[in-house]
Amino acid sequence: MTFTYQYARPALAVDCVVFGLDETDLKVLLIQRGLKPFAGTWALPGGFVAMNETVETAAQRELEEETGLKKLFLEQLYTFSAVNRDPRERVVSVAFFALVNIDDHKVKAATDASNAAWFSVADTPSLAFDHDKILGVALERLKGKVRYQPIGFELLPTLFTLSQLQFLYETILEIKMDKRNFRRKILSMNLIEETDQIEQDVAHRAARLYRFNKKRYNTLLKKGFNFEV
Amino acid sequence: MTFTYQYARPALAVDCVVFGLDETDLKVLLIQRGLKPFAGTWALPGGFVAMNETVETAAQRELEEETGLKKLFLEQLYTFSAVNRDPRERVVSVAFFALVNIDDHKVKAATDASNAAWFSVADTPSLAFDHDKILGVALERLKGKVRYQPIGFELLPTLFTLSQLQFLYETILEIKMDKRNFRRKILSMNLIEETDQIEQDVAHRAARLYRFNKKRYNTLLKKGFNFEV
DNA sequence: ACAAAAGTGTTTGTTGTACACCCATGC
DNA sequence: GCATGGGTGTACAACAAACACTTTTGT
Repeated sequence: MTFTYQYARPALAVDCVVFGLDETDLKVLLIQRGLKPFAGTWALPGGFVAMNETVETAAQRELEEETGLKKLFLEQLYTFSAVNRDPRERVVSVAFFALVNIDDHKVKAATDASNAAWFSVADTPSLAFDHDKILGVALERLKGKVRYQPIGFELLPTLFTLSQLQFLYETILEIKMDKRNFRRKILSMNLIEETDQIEQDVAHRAARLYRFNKKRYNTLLKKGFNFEV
Repeated sequence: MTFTYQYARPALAVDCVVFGLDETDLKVLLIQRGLKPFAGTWALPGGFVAMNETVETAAQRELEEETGLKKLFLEQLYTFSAVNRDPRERVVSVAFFALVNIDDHKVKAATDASNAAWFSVADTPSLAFDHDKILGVALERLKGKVRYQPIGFELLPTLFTLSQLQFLYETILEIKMDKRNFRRKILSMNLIEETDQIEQDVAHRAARLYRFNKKRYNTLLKKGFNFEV
């Protein structure tokens, strides 16, 4: 079966930049291409948009198919439409960026047989198509956004310590922050709430665990509150 | 001539939200549709993307064709892909938002024979397709962005008074600002420079004219400067 | 001389920044 | 008992907010 149109149409695809954070740095999820073009090269997960789905749905579906990731924070990033970005034919791609808690979404390591792996963003291989560029735009967006919207929590487990949260900002923004000032500021927003639990299995004093209060954030938003770290 | 593909493809279009500012309020540029569907209804200027152009190029081309506007500040906004957003067939549209100095770009008034006109954003008619939604997203983006990036100047003539600049922020953000504080803050950034010219033909004391120094802005950016009004 | 908008400083409160030590726990 | 990170307060500087009158110009 084929489809015929009066005017030429670009193919429409989606690509996803999935960020995760581990104990050492910011990671991005890549897949190794099995098919031409760029067979064997690492690339962003993605694929073509079907006729009965939005680009958002397509992005979610592709991510799940290629990496098993489900129900994650996914946001439209930018649409890339350079005429020759795909050597086969004209493909316009809507890029998304996603944040996940890396522990909840372990994929197989780069060294095994699988073709999906987390790479440190500071140390990614050269990617297929214009994916290096897409990754660059995503990183910029993440840096710009994490400071003014409480999206960083998507990278952490439900319960987290204040040190983990500070590490998150220090890693993404590539700056050092003062521990006391950071705590004072973040707690004064009343967006994260103390739990009665503490860290387990650490070789030093266990830190208190906190949780992000999304309900409260929505309430404050309506009153004109501005998140800022 | 026709074009045949192995898989179905959505058509790809662009739509532009063009903002202008006059003495009274924020305006948006609309065109009245001549063809079905929605013949006679007001809509955002836009059209289909050709195979040899990026979506950015297409947006610029369509704007020039439909409204005569050239060389303006144009930025990708969002890609709209709801399955039924166009009643004819599946069309995915990449929306742009643009800022122009309305005096340099007079289009014919809504009342005459022409089919392009400026409407107050506070008082737009119901638009074709999902264009009401696109306009809403564009407004949000404008409000969010104008405060942290010096894009407001695109809405003003090259030479402007501080009162005009203040009026711009007050109008877009829908807030009142203190004249003395506003002046102090904006001048302390060293981004706008005094000229030796003053307003002409006003029935009161003429205000000094200023100009935005883009070069200086780029220099400051590199040093890690943050614009904020 | 009056109407209209331009232009100008000071005070007070709020927020950000810099900085160092004791505490609790596991080994 | 020591190594490791957890947790805490204060002083000073910078910035934001509130506020009213004089000046200039055209009619």
